[in-house]
Amino acid sequence: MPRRLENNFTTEPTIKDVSQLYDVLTDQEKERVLNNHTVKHFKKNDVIYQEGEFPDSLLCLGSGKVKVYKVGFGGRDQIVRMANPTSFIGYRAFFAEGPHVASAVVIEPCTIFYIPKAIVYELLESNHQFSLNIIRSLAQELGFSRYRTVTLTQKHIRGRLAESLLVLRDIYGFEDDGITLNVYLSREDLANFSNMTTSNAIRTLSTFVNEKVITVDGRIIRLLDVETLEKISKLG
Amino acid sequence: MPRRLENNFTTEPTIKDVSQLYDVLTDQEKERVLNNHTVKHFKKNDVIYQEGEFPDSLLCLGSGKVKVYKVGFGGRDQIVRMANPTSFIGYRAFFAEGPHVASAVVIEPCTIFYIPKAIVYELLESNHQFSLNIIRSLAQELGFSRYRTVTLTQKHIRGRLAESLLVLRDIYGFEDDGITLNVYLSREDLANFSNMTTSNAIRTLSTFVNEKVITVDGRIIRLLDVETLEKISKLG
DNA sequence: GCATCAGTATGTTATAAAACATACATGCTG
DNA sequence: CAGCATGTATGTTTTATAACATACTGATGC
Repeated sequence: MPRRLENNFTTEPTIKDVSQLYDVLTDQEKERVLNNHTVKHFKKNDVIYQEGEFPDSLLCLGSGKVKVYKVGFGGRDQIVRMANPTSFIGYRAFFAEGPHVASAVVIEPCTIFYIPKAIVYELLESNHQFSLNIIRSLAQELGFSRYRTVTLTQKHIRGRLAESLLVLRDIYGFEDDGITLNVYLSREDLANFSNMTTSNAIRTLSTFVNEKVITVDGRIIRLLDVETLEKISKLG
Repeated sequence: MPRRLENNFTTEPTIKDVSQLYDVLTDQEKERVLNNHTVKHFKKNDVIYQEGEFPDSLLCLGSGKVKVYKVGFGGRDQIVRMANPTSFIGYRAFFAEGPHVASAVVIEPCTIFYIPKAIVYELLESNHQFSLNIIRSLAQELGFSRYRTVTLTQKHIRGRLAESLLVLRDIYGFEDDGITLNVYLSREDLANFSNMTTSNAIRTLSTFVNEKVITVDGRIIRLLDVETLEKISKLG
């Protein structure tokens, strides 16, 4: 019986699973991509790319989980994105034709597909639907980024943390039990995702537990009362 | 002698001035755009579009200045973009194929070109370079947005305001004297751009004046000591 | 077995910035 | 011209949250 992987594929993923890319390609283009990509595996805490580096390939996350963060001023990092399969990673810098302005680090073991720059630009030229997919992705992510700017600057601590938990649910979903968040972050990562100190993330998680909105068991977080969590996120 | 307009064109702008669009088109495509766009004029404080509306055209700012802002939670707005000629506005929602998640209001009288959705998608299909321009724009703006998220959440008030002044300089430049910011915002707009209350914007501007880093005369702001301003922006 | 370290937890203090309260110009309007 | 709204200015109070200090746990290594 096949092992069930983190990303819900029952077998090791291939680039054919990257639907945003692969589904829109012609047979000829598929052939081109199949023959010209490489696969890399990363383990937890591996650095995929770092701020300042110039991308020379387009990266697709086949399986695993990745955090993308910017180093802040007072030493505190800001996680600007939590990536899930099967999305592109580091593609902002790739398409902006500039350096990475954030770093990507593995949260859960990853399979990543690398498509060389030349091939990607071939596809952009030959396949108009692929270009549209990229445009739509970037536009949606820009919308999310601006939304987060407002919430991270204006919501209070409780609201920020509640929102982060809900965003993590939207990105990674629940385990089979329907309440356990399918992502296991340290308190520090949770804090860096929510623009607060680690102390305050720990403290605020505790109050949520006391209020019976969530349960916490190490890094395992269960959302008991999503409705209240949404209320806290909105008003907090 | 021709009047010198806000955007530094000496005559009323036409869609031919929108280089990001027009420069990459074939003669046939240019003809198509020329025959299928409309021009609108807006005066100060006019609403160009509002949060929740669905865009049905691509908008190019031919002349004038525009603020794009999201309504916050505690009543305070967050200005997420200050647009200058000749850039696209509201194009994030247009390409995300969703509603506007921010509103656009005129700061200085505007000429705006409207290109119908169908024409834009024709161009995206026929002109690969135009698609690339859109992709690059979105990617760069996403980079800026993430940068701002970190600075607006982590820098202190002085740093945030100093940075905002420098960003405004980058976007709109100086008057001919080389020190007067070529944009005239209310204290409230300045505050909403910098994630602070109006009171604190006023107060902090005053301290900058006392420190002889800037001068203020109503809405006219002159940057006397850019180097110090950059230092405040970095460390503050 | 003990030392070391990272992660988690919680209480106390300090402080940046919001909230609140006034006040004063300026420009508009009946 | 009086009355009102709007934008600007500044002092005082309050509060959310960072900073700091300390302690406990479990894992890892010698």
